[in-house]
Amino acid sequence: MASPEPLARKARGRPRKAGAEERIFDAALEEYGERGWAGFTMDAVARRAGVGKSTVYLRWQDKDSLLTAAVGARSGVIEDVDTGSFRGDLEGLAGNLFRYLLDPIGWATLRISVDAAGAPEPLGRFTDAVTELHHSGASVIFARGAARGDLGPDVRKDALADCLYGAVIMQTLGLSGDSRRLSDEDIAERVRVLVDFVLCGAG
Amino acid sequence: MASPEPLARKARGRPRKAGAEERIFDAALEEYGERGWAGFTMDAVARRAGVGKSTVYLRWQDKDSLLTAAVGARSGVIEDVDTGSFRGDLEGLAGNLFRYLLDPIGWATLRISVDAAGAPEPLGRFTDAVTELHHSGASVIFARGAARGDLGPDVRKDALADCLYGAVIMQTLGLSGDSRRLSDEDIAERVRVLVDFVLCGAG
Amino acid sequence: MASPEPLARKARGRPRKAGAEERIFDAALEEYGERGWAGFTMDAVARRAGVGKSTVYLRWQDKDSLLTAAVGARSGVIEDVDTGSFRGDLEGLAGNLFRYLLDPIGWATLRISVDAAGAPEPLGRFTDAVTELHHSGASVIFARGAARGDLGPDVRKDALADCLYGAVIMQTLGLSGDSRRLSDEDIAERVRVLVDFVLCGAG
Amino acid sequence: MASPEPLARKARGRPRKAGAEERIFDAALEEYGERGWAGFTMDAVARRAGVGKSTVYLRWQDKDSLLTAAVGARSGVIEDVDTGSFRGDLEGLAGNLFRYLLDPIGWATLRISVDAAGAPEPLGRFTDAVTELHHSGASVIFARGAARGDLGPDVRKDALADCLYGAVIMQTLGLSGDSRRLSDEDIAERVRVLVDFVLCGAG
DNA sequence: AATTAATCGAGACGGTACGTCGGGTCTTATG
DNA sequence: CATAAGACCCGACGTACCGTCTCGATTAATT
Repeated sequence: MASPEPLARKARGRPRKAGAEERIFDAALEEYGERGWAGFTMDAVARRAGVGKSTVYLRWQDKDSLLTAAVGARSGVIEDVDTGSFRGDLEGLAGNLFRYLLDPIGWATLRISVDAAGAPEPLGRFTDAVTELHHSGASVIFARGAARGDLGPDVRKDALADCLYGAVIMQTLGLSGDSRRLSDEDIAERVRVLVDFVLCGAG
Repeated sequence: MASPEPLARKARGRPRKAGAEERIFDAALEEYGERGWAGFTMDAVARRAGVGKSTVYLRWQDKDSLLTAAVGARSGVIEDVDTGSFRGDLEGLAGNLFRYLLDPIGWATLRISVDAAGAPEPLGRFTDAVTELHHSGASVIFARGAARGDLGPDVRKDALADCLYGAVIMQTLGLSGDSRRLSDEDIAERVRVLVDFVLCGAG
Repeated sequence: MASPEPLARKARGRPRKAGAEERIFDAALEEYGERGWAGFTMDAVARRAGVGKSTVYLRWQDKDSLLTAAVGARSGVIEDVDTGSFRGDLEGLAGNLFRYLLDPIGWATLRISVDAAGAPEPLGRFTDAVTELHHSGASVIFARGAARGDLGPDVRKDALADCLYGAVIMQTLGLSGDSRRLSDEDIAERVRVLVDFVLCGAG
Repeated sequence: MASPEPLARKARGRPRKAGAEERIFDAALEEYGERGWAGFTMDAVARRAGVGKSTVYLRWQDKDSLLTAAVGARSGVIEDVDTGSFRGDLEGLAGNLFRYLLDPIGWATLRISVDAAGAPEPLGRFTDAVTELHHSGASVIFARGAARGDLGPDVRKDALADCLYGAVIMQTLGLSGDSRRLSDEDIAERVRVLVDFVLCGAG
């Protein structure tokens, strides 16, 4: 999500082990995927990463921080595709968002955002980061659409983005367990209906 | 959400303490509100409710169940209002949803749904219950709209509901900490834009 | 060493498990005997006693306290025997002290006393308890000796006790590992020489 | 205790830092004095000595070795004084032993011996070293006494030494905390009684 | 002068134990 | 019977220390 790696290295002691960060992230996300938050254990993460617990705690202060960082580091971007038409672009984006949210890591990102938004003190700037993540995909498409003339100047872009993203969230929220394994055709169908709707409205 | 209290109580022994259920719910939600999920403990709930742990476990089998029940019992319903027009009804509903999600308990409902949807084994039937909760409000409005003739027969009602609810979620997701204190005017303005959009679309 | 068990039991909750204290002491002393202080682990003690760690920590605040208590509870008394003569009594007492100190638990008592005497803040009243333990055996013998007329009135009893006990400590201090397995004859011989000396002196 | 410094140093690399050994010993004994064995930490010793941990581990293989070496290096010798009479020599020796054991470092020597004697595998040859230390002082006095004719040929020298040393240990064992600050007069008085006793016995 | 080799400080490493805390169960005495 | 109190077993938490290791920087003796 961001490059935490600073520039210069002046460190005096033994340098931090090279691949540790990556291996710990992998281990954390595997554990999280297999056991969920309740069964997510620092000991297990350290063991699976082949690393001492102190190595983990040297980098992240607690369980929350580690999972947040892991999810932040690994959660993909919702990529936009240039299909040549505004409608096509929207369908592509919504489809990618669907796939993103049906993946445990992507869903975890949402879960953490929801936690963060409700928490007394903001959990890092996680919410902002996720918001940014969501809007960056859409804005590219809007720019392209405007350039092509597919998109009227008075369209409420924010509303469109909120509706499209939100509707996908609503639909994935209604799926749990095995029903979350949607085929590409299912996704395409759902996306088509949604994009239809946001383009035409209920009028 | 549902009537948890069973039917008759012919019990032979000491009757269940009168206000216990309520006091435990209150305690649970206060604890949850103050400390979040991570700091939410059964011990603290029992202590705050002035109740033994066994009394709690006699009624709910575990932490999840208690929190789910508490949230279910206390989370208001997203009420619909009959304003006389379909557009007015939608604005009323969306406004209520806004207020619901900006309240800690309402937000907790969402948080739990998100957890439940992603969990390996479904967390009770919480997901279904929430889905039901969301759709019941909308369906009343649709029925009224259809009766009034405000609503064409070929409108994708599900898409409309998903977009409207989803967009509200997206917007509240972008608010954290103090920015979650929205005035009624703010809400009304956001709602107006949203309803405008879902009624007309981007076409 | 002392009866820690209070008088009445008014306790309201679940009563403390019956044999736990005993089993924990046994486990602690076995672990201590097998692995020494360095290898003495609370986890291992709890496991060996078939008890949760919290059960241990509910009773003793830390490792030191547990070992101290265990040693205090189990370390036998240096018994005195009535042989009919003052010399015989002294030999019996010194022999028992020898056996006591050659036993791992008895030696641990000494080890802890030494720690306690040197510690910044006194380790409980362990030092006093041990002092008391040592003097009680001797005083009985002195009383008996005086009654029999074996013991002149101007004898420095404290000096005698210190010399006898101290000499036995010095001798066991010089033994380590396998050489600590002394036969009864060895002990008797050493004791005879010692008692001879304290009765006659170097004059 | 012994000269740890080897003979010639032709070493090719960077020579060992000059005062390091001394500063580490000081730091070790201060830490040990302040916190006792339980709170005695290699990290703290290194920090206090202003030295890297590797510098410590380059010289001693582990915590035991360091403390043993430090105590061995710093613990004074129980010096004997030639007072002209056997009795006077004994009193001088016992007084010095008293002072030695009331000093934290001297007492640590005893503590380590006690640990060593009870340990499964002997802690270095510490026990032997201490035994040697104790007997060397006495043997000089005995030799002098024999030369002067103060000392009969049939006296059990070992018993005498064991009693004298042992009695002093017993007395210091009974003192903890502030009561360990004995004035020279107190010591002289105690010593007089003890020497009286070992010279005349209880007969 | 360049090379070599030992040591230094700092501090991260994999482990392991600490003492704490919470979950969910169980056992008592008291309603 | 239900309750409150609270001890039970279990296992994870986050911390601290052990003894090892890997750095870059010194510091001589040897080339």
